[in-house]
Amino acid sequence: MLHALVGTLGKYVSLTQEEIDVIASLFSFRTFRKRQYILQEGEINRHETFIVKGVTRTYEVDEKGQEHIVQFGLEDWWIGDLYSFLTETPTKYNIDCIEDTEVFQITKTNLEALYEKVPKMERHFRIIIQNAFIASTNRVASSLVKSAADRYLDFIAQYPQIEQRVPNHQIASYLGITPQSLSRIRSQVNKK
Amino acid sequence: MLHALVGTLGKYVSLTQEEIDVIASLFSFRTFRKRQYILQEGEINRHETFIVKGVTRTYEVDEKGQEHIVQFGLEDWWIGDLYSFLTETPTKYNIDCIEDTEVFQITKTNLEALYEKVPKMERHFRIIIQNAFIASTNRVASSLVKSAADRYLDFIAQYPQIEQRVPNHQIASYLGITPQSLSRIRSQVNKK
DNA sequence: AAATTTCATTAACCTAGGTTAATTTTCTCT
DNA sequence: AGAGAAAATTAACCTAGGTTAATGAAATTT
Repeated sequence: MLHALVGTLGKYVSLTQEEIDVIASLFSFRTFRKRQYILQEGEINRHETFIVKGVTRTYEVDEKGQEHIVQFGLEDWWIGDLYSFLTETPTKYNIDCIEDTEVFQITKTNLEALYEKVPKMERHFRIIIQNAFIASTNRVASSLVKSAADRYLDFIAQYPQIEQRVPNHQIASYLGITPQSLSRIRSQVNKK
Repeated sequence: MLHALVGTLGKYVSLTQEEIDVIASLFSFRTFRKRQYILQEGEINRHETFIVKGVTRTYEVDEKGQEHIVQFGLEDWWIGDLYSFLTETPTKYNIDCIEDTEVFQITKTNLEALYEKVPKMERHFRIIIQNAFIASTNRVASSLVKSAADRYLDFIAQYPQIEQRVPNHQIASYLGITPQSLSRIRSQVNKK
């Protein structure tokens, strides 16, 4: 379990045994059941969460009660509402598990301690966030430029693992369309 | 000029005079005219750019030749295609100036040198990117959840300075709608 | 200041994707 | 294995926003 975390934390910077011990002391391990919430709207997101095993979804509920998936989470990904975590204000997102999920979590205090004790983690997290920002920028650009059908094809090309493990109506939600529209798009794609 | 840069670089971390001198030695100052490109599609983005004065737009051109604005840039903001900058691959974006614009720029080599010589800059840029990522996540969420009219109202509430300085058809492009639709939305908003 | 280009607005018509509803297929739980 | 719930599909109809086109108002350029 721990080696999945350490392997990823050591991806952009190399770590000594002492540093690994510090890391082990500052994170906690948790398991969640399928359907279980990791975070609910209105709570303050007290942990950033690293997925060891499982699949999660982060979604917003609009005034009509409809769910809109903002992000999926898979093995080795970080999830959590960074804004709520950093500002200690209530989140507007919900995060729950699509499969049984195992995670490591770190609090804000412990993350700050980690930056103090292992300064190179500052670099690690800068790079993690940089990559997340680039992915998010690309998603904005593609929502401006591309049709729903193209976004669907891009999605299955980019995240084939997710397509296998997540029901279609949740992929539709991620793409910003209805399940009916996705079904229509899929049947048109299959014709060709 | 330099104090605008240093003021911002010192926003999240405090700086000594030596550190300020290092910063001054690693950045270069440039001016661009209105309409002038800072970056063009196909180039490698060799600099991250800090705006001292002026307004910029970052946009993608689709296969039909239509422009889609991904980001505006204003005083004290960082612009540039981070992906192209970091991976040294050709960018798909164009950046040009909506007004005459003054900037500080830093190359990848010099940014790495800055991280070596002033390690606390690693923290500064982590926070900058963190904020940009949060803004981008919110933009994804609002494009999934909100109507064009609501996105327009959010935009003018959040960036009143941009609304003053940027023509409407470019705001329409940023919102992902046509100038005609924006005009229709604006006339409906004014009725109420 | 005249000419030209760029921008904003309005209107008629069109289309991608939404809505509602019914049917079938696939999960999930006992 | 069988009942009930959740998910996927299809079809008829609807709507937000796109497209095309025309007109006038502002900016720029000469």
